[in-house]
Amino acid sequence: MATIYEVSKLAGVSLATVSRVMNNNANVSDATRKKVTAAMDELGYRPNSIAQSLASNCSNSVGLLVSELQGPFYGPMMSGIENTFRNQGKHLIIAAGHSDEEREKQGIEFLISRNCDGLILHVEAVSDDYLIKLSKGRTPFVLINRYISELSDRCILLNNINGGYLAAKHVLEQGHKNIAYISGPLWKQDAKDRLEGHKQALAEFNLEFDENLLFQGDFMEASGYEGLKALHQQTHPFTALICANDEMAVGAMASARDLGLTLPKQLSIMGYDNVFFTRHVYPQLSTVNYPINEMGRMAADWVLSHVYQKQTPPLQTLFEPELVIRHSISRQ
Amino acid sequence: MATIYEVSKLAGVSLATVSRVMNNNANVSDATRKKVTAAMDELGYRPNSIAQSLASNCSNSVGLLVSELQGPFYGPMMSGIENTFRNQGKHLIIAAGHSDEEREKQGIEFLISRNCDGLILHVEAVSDDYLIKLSKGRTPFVLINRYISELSDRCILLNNINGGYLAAKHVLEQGHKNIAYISGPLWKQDAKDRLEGHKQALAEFNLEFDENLLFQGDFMEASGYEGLKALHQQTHPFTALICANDEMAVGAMASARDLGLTLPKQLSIMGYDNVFFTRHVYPQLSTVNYPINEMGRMAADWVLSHVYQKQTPPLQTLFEPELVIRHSISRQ
DNA sequence: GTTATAAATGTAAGCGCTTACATTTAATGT
DNA sequence: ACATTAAATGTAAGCGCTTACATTTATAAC
Repeated sequence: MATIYEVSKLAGVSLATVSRVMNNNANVSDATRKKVTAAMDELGYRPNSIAQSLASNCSNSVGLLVSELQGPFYGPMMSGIENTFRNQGKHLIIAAGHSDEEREKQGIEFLISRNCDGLILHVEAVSDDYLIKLSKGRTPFVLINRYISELSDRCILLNNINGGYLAAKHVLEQGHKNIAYISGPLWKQDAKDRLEGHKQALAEFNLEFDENLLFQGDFMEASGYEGLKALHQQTHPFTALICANDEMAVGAMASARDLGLTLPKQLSIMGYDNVFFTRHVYPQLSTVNYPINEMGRMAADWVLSHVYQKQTPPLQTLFEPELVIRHSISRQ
Repeated sequence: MATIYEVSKLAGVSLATVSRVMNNNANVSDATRKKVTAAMDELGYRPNSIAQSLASNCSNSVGLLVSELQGPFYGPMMSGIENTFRNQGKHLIIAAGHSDEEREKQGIEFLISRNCDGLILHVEAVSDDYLIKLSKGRTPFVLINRYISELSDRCILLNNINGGYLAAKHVLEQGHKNIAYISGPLWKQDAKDRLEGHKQALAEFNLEFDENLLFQGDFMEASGYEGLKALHQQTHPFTALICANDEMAVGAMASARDLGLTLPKQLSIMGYDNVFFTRHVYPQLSTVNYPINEMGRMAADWVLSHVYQKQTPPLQTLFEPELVIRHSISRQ
């Protein structure tokens, strides 16, 4: 690989001049610019961005930490972020945290040590304190789907309480009185919030939340399957099941079928997230829309604005969920 | 951020010694090692991996280029790769190529310029020549889902001809004689191969391929929808539709419903890829399994073996598809 | 033709590490 | 006690760039 030195020699100019035409910031005469670019072409020169970033302390790349690289939820998020950055010449370095404290920390440290100019974090396991401490460091970051009051201006959130409320209210309005609930892991804030909204709606309808009808899942399909099976075995009856996300809802649907329940007649099921396949399951799943792609874009805009001082559309920090009514809820 | 220099000063040793304990390769006495690690802890020292990688010309990170960051296909692939690397202390830098020649090149160049030790490429738009030229460079790479004879030892492939054959044979065995086909973009090799396998099966059953029953899609859901709509409007009848991937199949299913066709009675539909939601659509989609997660792992193993000289399970380059029979094909 | 000023270019010091080589220290054999 | 060798540590060059500052060259004003 040719270096800047060889280019400068071939073009008959100094290193600094070559650097200047690369970053076209300073004054370079047209004639020498031509000479230099010609030399670059001839040598097939590509700047070593590692060296650039060491010397300039700016890497034009931002770090993204997600829990998983796969799944219908993270895909649109990564995609929204990447799309926003691509047009601005910023690159993405992605690491996975797997909802594990140690791995999340490792990921964050890797991204920082790679000279990322900014970070977008979707972290779950790491503590508030850790993040607050991190915020004193030199690498700015924005948080998706996590609220820390000390860092509230950089938390991009969905109103999950409202989302849980919306879902339950819809089911209640269809006449259901006994509603089972498969939650996410209750140590996660979003899982807690969704359940809280659920309870609020129940209270509004003067219904009590029945702990027997709660199953704590882990946001994955299998736990939806297991959850419904378990709920079905206990004695308290229910006509509807609300799941804290779509993947568990889909697992529950499979379970329902194995249990011989016809959907939605014998059991209404409600999801959350509105991931793309919910339109395609049978019956089409009613759910709550999580505008994760937009939230990803917003996080990217935050970085563009705070790290690179770019003009962006106005920043928004709280997003609202929306009810998506399809065919998985029957009228009672 | 503390640098190695400050650590060395605090510990009262030289830079080199600090470096040695970090890379624990050379001989360092226990006493000084203790002193150094203590100093590191006290300063909260984190090595700057950019500087490491500039100095050592090894970054312990490998670049991954995918077409899209989202979608049911790339998720498991990225995940398989990341899982393999995580345990080996290698990091992943991911870029998206969007099936566009310019962007694929940009992505590759970015990854190289970031000192990636090796590359895993899922590229579609870039030419064979470009890749052959790239292979002369200093950054080793492995190709997923692409065959170039000059580079055959580093092409990790699914036998798509066989996959197309398997799908068609199954449909034919169920008694269908008039089969429509929605292909991928025929400039892509995998799309071509699947169609070729399809035709082989037809020939085996002494049936001619009817060009009127071919619609060229783009592997995305919408084109499946449009495809079936278009096929339905022309006059040649058909009882089955084979789609070159699951997303188009799902689009076609939606289209079929809008057209008032009952599935699978009035129209049998077959997919390809076996992405995870195919089990959940209605009727459950028969398809062809694409072991993309395993292929991702294999690509990672290739890098581990060829770039980092690690011991790996034996490398395999050609993978075989498998028929997945569910409920979307009716007997004629 | 001078001089003042701006534009263009060059020089050289880092950025934070690794590593070949040199030097010092400790361990061993006699 | 001394030489021999191995282990531990230090010195300094360099990875490929950026950039503050210095210097040269062109431009304009008189």
